[in-house]
Amino acid sequence: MTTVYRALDDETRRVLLDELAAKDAQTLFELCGALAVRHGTSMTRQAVSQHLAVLEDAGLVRSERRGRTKVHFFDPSPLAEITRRWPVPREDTP
Amino acid sequence: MTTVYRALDDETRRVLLDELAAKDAQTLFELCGALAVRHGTSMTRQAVSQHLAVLEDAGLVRSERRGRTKVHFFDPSPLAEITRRWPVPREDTP
DNA sequence: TAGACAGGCAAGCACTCACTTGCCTATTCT
DNA sequence: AGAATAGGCAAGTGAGTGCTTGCCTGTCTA
Repeated sequence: MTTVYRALDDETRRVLLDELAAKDAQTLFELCGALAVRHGTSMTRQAVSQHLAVLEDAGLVRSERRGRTKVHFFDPSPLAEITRRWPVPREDTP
Repeated sequence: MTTVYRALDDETRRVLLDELAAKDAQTLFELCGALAVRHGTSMTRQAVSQHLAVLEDAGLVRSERRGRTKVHFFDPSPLAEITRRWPVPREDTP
């Protein structure tokens, strides 16, 4: 079982979460394109697939097969463990 | 510069944060003892020192020399970046 | 049905990380 | 001053991680 902390310890995975948080239900190829176009990250399809597998194992991403594609969803609920373990002080919002 | 995410990706470092969150201003030897006694973690003093250095580099721990000792403080403010980047849904608190 | 399309499996490589070992510096106490 | 205490620096090692390459499975379309 992969922990949330380990899943977050990679910039590519964090960007993947950003992408899914901005637009849900994206496929592997769509996410590859988003990484290449919007973040200049040139990476193999398999690399992105492995990153998604880590995120899914940590519970941060859920997936669903649709025909020959596979759509991904961002699930932020595991992040609650972090704030529960170390309550973050409220930032001054001026 | 070490990121907060990498600093959190280690159980020993997370336990160190727990210890400092429970009791501030602890020295290296005190933290070594706490790890050994309360968590069964048998580890070299240098290992703990390196973990504290990572936490300090990430801004999660601040330190202060006092004579020949060095006391450590927990600073949770860098954790705010996580919740700012991915707002966590409020958990149901029954 | 043949081919294109979306994705998965597995081995291999380079690099990083956690931890240890050995030695050194600075401060306190007798 | 000399010994003990608290900590730091640096090199070395073993395991884990990110990424690639090559091949295979399942699904839609011409």
